[in-house]
Parts: sequence; C-alpha cells; structure tokens
Amino acid sequence: MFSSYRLLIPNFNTAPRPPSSDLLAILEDQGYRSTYQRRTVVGMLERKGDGFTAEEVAEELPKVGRATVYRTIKLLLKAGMLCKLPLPNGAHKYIMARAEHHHHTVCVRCGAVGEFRNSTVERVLRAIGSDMPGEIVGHRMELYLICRDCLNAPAE
Amino acid sequence: MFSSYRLLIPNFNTAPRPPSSDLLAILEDQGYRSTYQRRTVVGMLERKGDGFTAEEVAEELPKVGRATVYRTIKLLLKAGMLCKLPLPNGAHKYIMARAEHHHHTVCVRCGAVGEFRNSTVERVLRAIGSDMPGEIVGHRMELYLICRDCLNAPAE
DNA sequence: CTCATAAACGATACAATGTATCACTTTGTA
DNA sequence: TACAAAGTGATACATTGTATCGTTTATGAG
Repeated sequence: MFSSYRLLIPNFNTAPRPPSSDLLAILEDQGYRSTYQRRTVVGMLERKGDGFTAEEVAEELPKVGRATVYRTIKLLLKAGMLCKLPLPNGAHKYIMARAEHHHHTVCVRCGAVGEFRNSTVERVLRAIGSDMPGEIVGHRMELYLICRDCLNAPAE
Repeated sequence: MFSSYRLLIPNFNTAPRPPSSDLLAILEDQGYRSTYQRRTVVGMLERKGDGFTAEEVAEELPKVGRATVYRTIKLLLKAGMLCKLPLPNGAHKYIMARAEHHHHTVCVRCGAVGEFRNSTVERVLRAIGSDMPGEIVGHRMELYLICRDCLNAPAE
C-alpha cells in the first residue's frame, strides 16, 4: 500500500482529464482562443511544479493583467486542469491536475505539497457512497503532515 | 458499513474534543472569559444545526460587533469546537464539531450538510500515514453529492 | 488578405471574508 | 472596590476574487 496525494475535485468532476500534457491544445479543442496571455499563464503554471497562488502568478507576469490571470485560472479549474488545494491556514494554492486520480499532502510547517494515490481509499469511498442517501458526485481529501525536511530542521 | 460525514481538522488536531456540550464552560476552563458577546454567539451557534457563515451570525446578532463575531468563531475553531467546511463554490460554512470523529457531506445543489463516520476509512488513512515520509498531523475529507431531496425535486 | 465579429483583455471598481488597530469597557480577582 | 488584563466596537485595511466596460485581438468568411 503506497501513496502520493491529490485533490480530486476541481469542479466536482470525478473523471480524470485526458492524458495529454498540452493544456493549450485542450483549451483550443474546447473552443477557447489561444491568446498571448493564456499561453503565458499556462506556460508558467506548467513550469511551477509545487503549487502557486493566483497573486503569485499575477506578480510574476506583469505583462498579463491581474483579471486575466484570475480568468485563466478559473478557466483551467472549470476545465479540470487545475486543483484548488486548501491550506491549513485557510488560504489555498492551485496545482496542476494530473491525469490519474490522486490526493494531496500538505506540510503544515512549510506548505510543501505532495501527492498520493491509494486504491483502497477509493474503493472504501465508493462503498460508502453506495450507502449514502443521494448521488455522490465527488470527494475531496487531504492529508496534513510535517514533512521530513521540517522534522529534520533544527528550528521549532 | 454506514455513514455520516465530518470535517476532521479544525486546526489540524486529530484529537476529538471532550464530550461536554457546554462550550462556554470549556472556554472558561481554558482561561477565556465569559462575556455577554461570547455567550450570545456560542448560544446561537449551538442552536444552528446545519452550518452557518460568519456574516450570517453577525447579521442575526446586531448587538454583537462584527469583529467580535469573527474573533469568537476563530477562538472556537482554535479550540476545536467548530469545523470550517469548504463548499463546492469556493465559499465555506462553519459547523459545530462533534465529539466523535466523523466527516461531512455537502449537497452541491442546495448546500445541505450531512455527516458520516466510517472506521474503515480511518483505518486505511492511518495505514497510509505510516507509509508516508513525515509525521501525519491530520486529514480532511468531504464527500460531495446531490442529496435525496434535490434528486427528487422537479427543477434541474 | 482583409475585414467583421465574437472573444478576450486591461483597468478599475466593487464584493466577500476576514484581520489589525486602538481607544474604551468589562471581567475576574486581590 | 479598584486595578490590570482581557475583551470589545468602530473602522480601516488586507486578501482574493468578480463585474463592468471601453479597447484590442483572434479567427474565419469572403
């Protein structure tokens, strides 16, 4: 039984997105235009492995308007290409969605994000779902931990 | 295998709070003063079964300042007596924590909150935790569904 | 290629949800 | 009862977005 973590529900869609890595192409296939701003934002997000906030992206891309950054992020969320990951402090990060279903871990000290995947959890959740009144449309799950680096770090 | 749902991690504390229902007494035991405002807010929260937003509370209690409502909610969160429950739309509700560990369901149509508890999930999560690099300090999990009422309702 | 049109954009105002500040009030206790 | 610490209210501010609207750009028809 092993692990890597992921936030399942960008927009409560349980289906994983197609295994293409060219987000822009996917957007175009969905009828969205390929603009300089979208290319810039998507390019940057793809390079950021470890999660980011919207403001962070806006700051690092002064050539793209703040509103457009938010619009693009919203678009990618809706298209299921981004996950919105709640942090312990009430804030949250965005992180690229992977094709395979998984969940996320967040270090409560340094905020580092990890992923895990565990078929047992999924199976149990499905079983629970079949017992619940109503129709399950998704789930969300995060593990909070103190990562190895923080455990080893001297400072409290 | 049955169910009822709950947000585990108010402040990432895995321990359930003591099975007393007198929140005010608990606060006092922790050294907090019993003020008119806290009594009013806590009293109201205890009566609200189905979750609430901070603004909702502030509006219904015009005699208590807005800042104090937020302060009290923050206090109760820190003390582990409230859960902060993320909603599909990015907003969230607060809901009283129960003594027993459980998770929450949220209807993505009407926002109704349910609870479930399932020992298998907890066991699996513990097992995953022991495999992860780092020290697990808590987890969070929500199921999103369309509740029976919404399924039966005529409107789409 | 060029133009019309819908889509997207930027600037900016606004909204929602909280937090910080600080002078004032209340609580608990010596 | 009086005092210090804790708590409060009013208000300003912070963060994270969304709405508006006039301008620019991508795209596809001709």
